[in-house]
Amino acid sequence: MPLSHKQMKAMEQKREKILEQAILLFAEQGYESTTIAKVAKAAGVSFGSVFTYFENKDQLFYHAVTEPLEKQYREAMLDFNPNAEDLLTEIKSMIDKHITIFIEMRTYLQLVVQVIGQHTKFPEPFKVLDEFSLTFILKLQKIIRNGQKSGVLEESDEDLTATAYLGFLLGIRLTFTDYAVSRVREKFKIPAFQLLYPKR
Amino acid sequence: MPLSHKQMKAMEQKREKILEQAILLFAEQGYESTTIAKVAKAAGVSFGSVFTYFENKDQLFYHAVTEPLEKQYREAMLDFNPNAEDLLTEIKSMIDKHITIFIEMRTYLQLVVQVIGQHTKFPEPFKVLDEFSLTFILKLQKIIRNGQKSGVLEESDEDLTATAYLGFLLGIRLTFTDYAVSRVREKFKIPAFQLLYPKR
Amino acid sequence: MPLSHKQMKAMEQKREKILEQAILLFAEQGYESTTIAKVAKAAGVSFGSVFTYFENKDQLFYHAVTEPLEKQYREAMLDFNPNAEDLLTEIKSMIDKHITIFIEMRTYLQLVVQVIGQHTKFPEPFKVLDEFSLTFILKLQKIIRNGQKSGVLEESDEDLTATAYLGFLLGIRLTFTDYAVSRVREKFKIPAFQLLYPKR
Amino acid sequence: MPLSHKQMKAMEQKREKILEQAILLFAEQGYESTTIAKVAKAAGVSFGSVFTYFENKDQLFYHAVTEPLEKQYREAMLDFNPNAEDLLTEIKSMIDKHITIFIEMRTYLQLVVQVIGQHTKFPEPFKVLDEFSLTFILKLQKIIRNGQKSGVLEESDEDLTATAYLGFLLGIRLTFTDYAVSRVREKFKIPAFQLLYPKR
DNA sequence: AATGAATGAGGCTTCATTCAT
DNA sequence: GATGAATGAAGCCTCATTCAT
Repeated sequence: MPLSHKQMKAMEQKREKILEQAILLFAEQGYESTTIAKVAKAAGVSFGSVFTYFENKDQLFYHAVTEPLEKQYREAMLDFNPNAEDLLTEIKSMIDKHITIFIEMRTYLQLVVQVIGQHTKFPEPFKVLDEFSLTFILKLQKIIRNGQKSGVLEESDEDLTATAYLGFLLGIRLTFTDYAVSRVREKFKIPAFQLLYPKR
Repeated sequence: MPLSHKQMKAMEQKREKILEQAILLFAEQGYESTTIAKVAKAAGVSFGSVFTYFENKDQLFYHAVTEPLEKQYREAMLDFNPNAEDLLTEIKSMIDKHITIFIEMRTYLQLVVQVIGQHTKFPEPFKVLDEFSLTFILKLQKIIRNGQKSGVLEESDEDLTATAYLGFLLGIRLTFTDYAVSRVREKFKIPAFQLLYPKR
Repeated sequence: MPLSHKQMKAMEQKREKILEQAILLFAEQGYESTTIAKVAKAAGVSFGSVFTYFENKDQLFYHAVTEPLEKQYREAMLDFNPNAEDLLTEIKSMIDKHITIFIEMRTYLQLVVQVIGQHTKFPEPFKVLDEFSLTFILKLQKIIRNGQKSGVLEESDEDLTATAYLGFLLGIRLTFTDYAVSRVREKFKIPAFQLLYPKR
Repeated sequence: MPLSHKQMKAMEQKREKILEQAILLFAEQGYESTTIAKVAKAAGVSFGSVFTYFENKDQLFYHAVTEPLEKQYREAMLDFNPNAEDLLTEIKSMIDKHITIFIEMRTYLQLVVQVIGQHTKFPEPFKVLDEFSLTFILKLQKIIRNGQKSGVLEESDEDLTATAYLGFLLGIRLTFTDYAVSRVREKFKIPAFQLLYPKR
């Protein structure tokens, strides 16, 4: 007898709840200090249930890293058009989005930083992040090049500039405590823009 | 019987060896995955000796985070003069140093990133890093302000600019794998300089 | 509503399939390493169904041990006539049957060996085997005694001889790997016969 | 500082105590049902200490199976001379020893039976037992052949006869409960001898 | 000071059994 | 009757810390 629609829905929600709490705990306490028991408790789920939805702790971590990227951030981060008519507006709008996303991603970014910082320990999740970063940078390069051609940006090495831009986005997460970040969120658009060598 | 000078020296070296390997392992494998046994083995020292020189694992980590800062990086990072005559040259030289230091700090930075990323887990080491970051940014602000006054830099919010500059330094560590970083080390001076709004 | 004949049949077959795979797995992997999930999968049956047909794992094991005995081996092992006219032929035919059965019982014997070897762990199944062994030995004693009386066998302690004969049957299962056993199956009739002290 | 002789001795004894209890428990309760905690308790040792002396449960089992063989049984089982002057006496003395050993080995044999019965689960220990069995059978064949040449034994296939003899030794362990075995120990020499086809 | 054995708490994982659908 | 999700007890193993030598 297959599961009813209702049951499927309930399971989906349970899985979501577990993953959500796992992301939170992994981000705040790190991989090792986050125990399955803590995740289960935080998600209001029995200990064994975590293993119903995720093969083991490694897999839980993997999904905690990759699912938010695939379900939310990938699309949002790549939501800009390198061939837009009005490139200046497009670039400014892009920066606006990126800063907003990175501010919102606070918790998730702590996870990302762990994976990148210790990529030998987390090869599988790292691979996914690394591939996304390549995709992101390539698209960034395109809009930068087009911006330069259309006279909106000064000349610069587009590979370097794109990389610097991404590095900056990741880096600001590490300079401030949570409170401060939100206080200055608006302001960070300015240096981000500056990094792209705008024409004055 | 007091220890001879020779003995003191030998102990000093033993402690140094342990700390060195601890930094390496903490950086690469993280706090939890680094066991005392691994550190002892890597340092070529007996298991029990680690506890002779460091009270416990927490303390070992604390010293792994703080001693390199105090003994090497603090001075080097702050080695620039906000009141120099030729501010353009001073700023360029400062950027040169900072980039060089950050490239060399590779391993240590992985430690820093861990502490900042999970500062609730590591409150003591974080406090030290946070205080240094404040000191650093304050001195940065000063040179930026003076640069602006002397017409070397365009006008900008110096707090924001200094923070962006530090964020950028931290961030580039996260964008590249080790190989790539050293390949492009020279280039990163350019966007770092750009972040300070140089006058053209 | 009573179940139709067809349904009854289907259930009977399902039970049979489960038991069959359980015997195989218990024999090869032992009691603890055989999980209900493995049995269900091997039998092509849902996890829960195993519990529909067998109260719990203990019961499943019990039936795995006892049903083959009752349904196949008991009758075959006891299929000889201590009062036959031609006792020499009867004994030789009996040995032939026993060797053949023990070769065929390969898998099942692994189960038996487990139960006997750790009878404190499996008291219920052991009891059944023990009782059968008594029955078997008593009937063996009878044919041996009659063989001696009719001058076909030399004199010997019939209790000891019967026990030695059974021990031999069980033991040869343990001396050879599976391949070798089948290779020499014919030959084992000879020492088995010798154990009964044939008159020359 | 190396360990003192006294300490070494104490450790040796501790290891022995653990192994001794492990053999007992593995034999009686089987591999899975024997927990490290039980072994530790039975040996009067802390849980963690078991892991000081044995890498893991698998290794503990391996040593439980192989060490008694190497330290006691191998030599005793092979202690007969195929080239003795008086072969009849040598063979009878050999049988006497073998039966005595097998009676004494009671507990250990339960272990052996487990390993042979489920050799796919215990490949490493099985290999050791299998190799010993080959050595044993080869030496047995030699004494049987010499017995036949010197007219002490009737002609027979010496490979088959040697195998049957070993099978018998293993098998009698499975026919009786512990009490009964010791009661009839003397008697079992008779069928064992009979299996070698003595000349009358 | 140096060594490494002893300890046991705590984490991951497995799995028999229950039970709602 | 059939299914498989839910549960938590129990096992193996790791490892920080203690301490005797």
